[in-house]
Amino acid sequence: MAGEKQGLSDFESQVVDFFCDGVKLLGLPRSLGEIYGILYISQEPLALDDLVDRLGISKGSASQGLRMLRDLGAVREAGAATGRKSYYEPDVELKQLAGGFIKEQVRPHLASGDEKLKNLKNMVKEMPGDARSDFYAGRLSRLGAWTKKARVVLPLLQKFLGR
Amino acid sequence: MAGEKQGLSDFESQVVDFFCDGVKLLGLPRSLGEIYGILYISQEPLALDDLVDRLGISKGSASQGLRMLRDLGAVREAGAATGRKSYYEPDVELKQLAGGFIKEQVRPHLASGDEKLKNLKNMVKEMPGDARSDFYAGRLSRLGAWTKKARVVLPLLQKFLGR
DNA sequence: GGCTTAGTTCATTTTGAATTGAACCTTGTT
DNA sequence: AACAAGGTTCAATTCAAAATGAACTAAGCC
Repeated sequence: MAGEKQGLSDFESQVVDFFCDGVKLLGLPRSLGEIYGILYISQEPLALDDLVDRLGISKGSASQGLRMLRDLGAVREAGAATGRKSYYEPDVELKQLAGGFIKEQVRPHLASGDEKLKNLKNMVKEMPGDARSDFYAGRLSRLGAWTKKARVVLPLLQKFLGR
Repeated sequence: MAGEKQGLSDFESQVVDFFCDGVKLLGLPRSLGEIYGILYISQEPLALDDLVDRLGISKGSASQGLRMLRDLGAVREAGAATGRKSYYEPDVELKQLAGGFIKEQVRPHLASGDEKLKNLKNMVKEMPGDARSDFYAGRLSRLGAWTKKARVVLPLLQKFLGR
């Protein structure tokens, strides 16, 4: 009988479930939702061991998930260290969460997309200038407009979420 | 030697690749990126068989992918039917694409999230009214604010993308 | 120094989503 | 009606992403 959310009340496990859905929508691993969820609904910061015990996940998973959440800025070390053990608490500001996600997940994709697009445009320049290459050029320039729009919208979005 | 993008020029397969990255970011299956990509860069509409031949994917995959893209409003049947075979072309308006994605993928998630949240709030109402339940109520009401913001932002986003 | 506890890393395993392919409809053609 | 071509469905398979867990490093403590 492998442990699965043994340490969670019905209420808590439903909260965790809520966040699991949320991270799935964002394309992030389930464990991030579990970890953030349990931190979100805890009155006190939790240590890595607590996550392992209460969620029934492996130490490796907890460590990696916690790291990812810190990178995203969704979780931070809490207060003064009591001994050498670290305790973690969630950042509950939507603005920060969205900002971290955009910075870590969205922008890198956008950047590599731009790179590829630049490449494609160069390939078209090398082609003989006929109807076909004109068509290609048109489609690529439309793609460029898309990514440009994304660039403009993201800061606006962040600003809006901060209100 | 199983066929893989046999029918694609270097240029075309890089375009397809671009869209594969794109759909990955949105958490959609790779095949959608392949299919949309090849349609996007084709001067003429393509039939299901063309997708199978050029992308080297199975008929089943092509059929399912095409269906999903139609549901998303990213692809439509082109012109008058020549015989009984259908040909498909991409919708290239960012506004439409984003709208379809939001309607089909985002809103359902939001709706089920609201359902769950309502449930959780009821659970808290049943609890004895102490400091703990107050804490829970606070956290849940913050979640409510998040989803409300999402609700407000999505239409704004669509409007912006349509400009 | 030797011991213990906290945390990380990474090769292997698991699991869940995507793809396949064969059977099955449907519609048109002779 | 028999056949063919286009398309769909779904059980079985494949594959990539995530979780595991054992080995490892780092940091106190005696």
